[in-house]
Parts: sequence; structure tokens; C-alpha cells
Amino acid sequence: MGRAPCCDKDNVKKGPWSPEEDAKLKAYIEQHGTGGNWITLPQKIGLKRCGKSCRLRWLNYLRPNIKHGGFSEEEDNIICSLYISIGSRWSIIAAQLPGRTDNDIKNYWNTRLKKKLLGKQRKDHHQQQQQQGRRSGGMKQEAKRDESGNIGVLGEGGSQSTYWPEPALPVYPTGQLDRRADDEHASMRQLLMKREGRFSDDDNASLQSPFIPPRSFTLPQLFDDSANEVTTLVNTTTASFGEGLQSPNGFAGELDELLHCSSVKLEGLDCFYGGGGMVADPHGSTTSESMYWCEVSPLLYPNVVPSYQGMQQCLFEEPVHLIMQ
DNA sequence: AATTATCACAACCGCAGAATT
DNA sequence: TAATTCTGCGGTTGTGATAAT
Repeated sequence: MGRAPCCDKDNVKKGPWSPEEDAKLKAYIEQHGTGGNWITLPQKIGLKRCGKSCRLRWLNYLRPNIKHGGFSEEEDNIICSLYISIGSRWSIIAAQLPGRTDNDIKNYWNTRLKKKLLGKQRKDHHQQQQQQGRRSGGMKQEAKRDESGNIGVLGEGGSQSTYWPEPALPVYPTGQLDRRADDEHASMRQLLMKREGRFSDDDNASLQSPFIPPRSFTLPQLFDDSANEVTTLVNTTTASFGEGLQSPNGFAGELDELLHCSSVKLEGLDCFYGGGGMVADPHGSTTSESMYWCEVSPLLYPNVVPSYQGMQQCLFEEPVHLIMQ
């Protein structure tokens, strides 16, 4: 029954990889490939490692053309905008960024990008409070800049604090961690929206177009929906596109233009386009090919308002609602 | 110079779905 | 068809480097 057992967990090495181990693994895979079986691979090359560990090491570090660090502004934008749309689907996000691994992006998001945005939010709020003369007293805090010029905030005792009280963290009963993750995604999404899609430290140098979707729906929903519902969505999308997005100077035009510059191919989102099947495009034709951001954005954001001003207005009116429930 | 705090990244863990027998 | 393993993914942890005190 079943397959052969996995590695002997008591007999495998853990922790950082040595250069010798890296060399062995790299040389073997470059010569023979993975053979489609990671579990037996370490035995073949005499590594006391779990196959899972070998796979991870190869995918995240040894694989050719892997880029580490040095994320560009454009990559920041892509990560943020995709996070808004699909949440922490790092593998899908990574598929849009050649040379980047899901692990890399996940680390980048958790350690820098998220803080960058939160720091920015706090800075903005701080300035607003100062202008309103409502600065709270007794908060001995100082701002510091990290190496990338981001604003962080230190409170008393060196612990991280904010310019205004953090909302109390909700306490979730056991088994509701998913909800916590959803809440975090939702709050980050709203934050990103309020940031109007600008992720640069320098607002003047940041994007002039809002690189964000209006409140509409989330991509995971699309993944989970039945084919009929997706078809309905596509039809709705086509209708919305036809009605409201024809102005080349409108939000969609700006967005498309911006996205087109990125020429980011949405590998890994094939399922969204109909699972390798057909999906209607705004021009009435169908395609089974991968699409670019500029092609899919109207599909992602079917209820996009026809102008930037209109979008700004609706962004702050009410909480995000999902239209496909 | 020593200690402590923070950051960044690599690696591990556990789960869900796919694949295999 | 059921049992079992494999694969891939996302969350979390561990650790070394660096900055601050």
C-alpha cells in the first residue's frame, strides 16, 4: 500500500547547509535533474538531508537565476498590489517576479515591506495630528530611519510603539487563526488602499496613479467559485468595462498604462483565466493564453470606478465589501 | 568593550491536496 | 476505493549580523 516511507527523520541533518552540501546537490540536479522524486534524491548523492529540505534549498537558493535582496520600487508595487488582490499567496506572487522565490518575497514582506507601509502610515498620521494640534502628551518617542530610509518608531523601553495607541489585538479562540490571517490581510489591504497605492518613501517620487484596486472582491474567492460564477463574473466584468472604463484618462487607463510598463506576466494565475480554458476579454474575443497585468486588471477589478477621484471618494466611505458572496 | 535589542534571512514545521499503490 | 506517501505552500522559528546602549 502507498509509497515507500519518507526519510528517516532521526538520521537527517538539520540546520544551515554547508558549501559542500550545496555543491553536491547543485551538481547532481544540474546533471540529472530531480528525477521527480525529492525523497530519494539525498540518498542518491549521499546527503544526510531530508528530501524536503533538498527541494527547499534548491528552489530558494541554488536554482539558477535566483535574485536575492535589492527589491525595486516596481517589485514593491507588484507585491503590494497582488497582496491586496490575493493575499498571502506567495507562490503566485513569486510567479510574477522572475528570479524571486516565494520564500524571499514572504520574508521581504514580513520584515520590510509591511513595516515600511505601517511606518509610512504612522508618519502620515503623526503629521496630521500635529497639524490638528491634537498631539497627545507624555509619549516619549522618537523616530528613527532604517538603512532604506524608512521611518520606524521606538517607544519607551525600546519596544516598538506607534504615534497613536495600537488597537487591542483581538483574541481568537483556538481554531480561528484563519480569521486572524484574514483580518490582517483585510487591514493591510485597507491600509494599502488608503496609501493610494504609493509605496515609496518619497511621496513626490511615488506613483501618480493609484496602483490599487477599488473595493470589489478578492481573487481567492474567484479560485473557490464555481465555473458558472466565474463566467458570471467575466460577463459582469465585460459589461463594467464597456460601460465605465472607456476613458483613456480614467483610472483604468492610468492603471493599465502603469501595469503595461511593468509587462508583468501573470504566470500562475491561469486558473483565474478559466483554468487553462477560455475567458472572454473586453473585446469580445477569447483566449487561453497567459495574460499581462494590463489585460487582466479589468477582470480583477470589475467594479472599478471610472475616475481616480471617484475611486478616492468611495475608498473612504465605507469598509471594503465583497461583491461576490 | 561588553551587553542587549533589532533586523534579515535561511530553514523548519505542519497542513492540504495530489499522486501512487 | 482506501490507505499511504509525496509535493507544494504558507506560517513560524532559529540564528547570525548589525546597531544601539
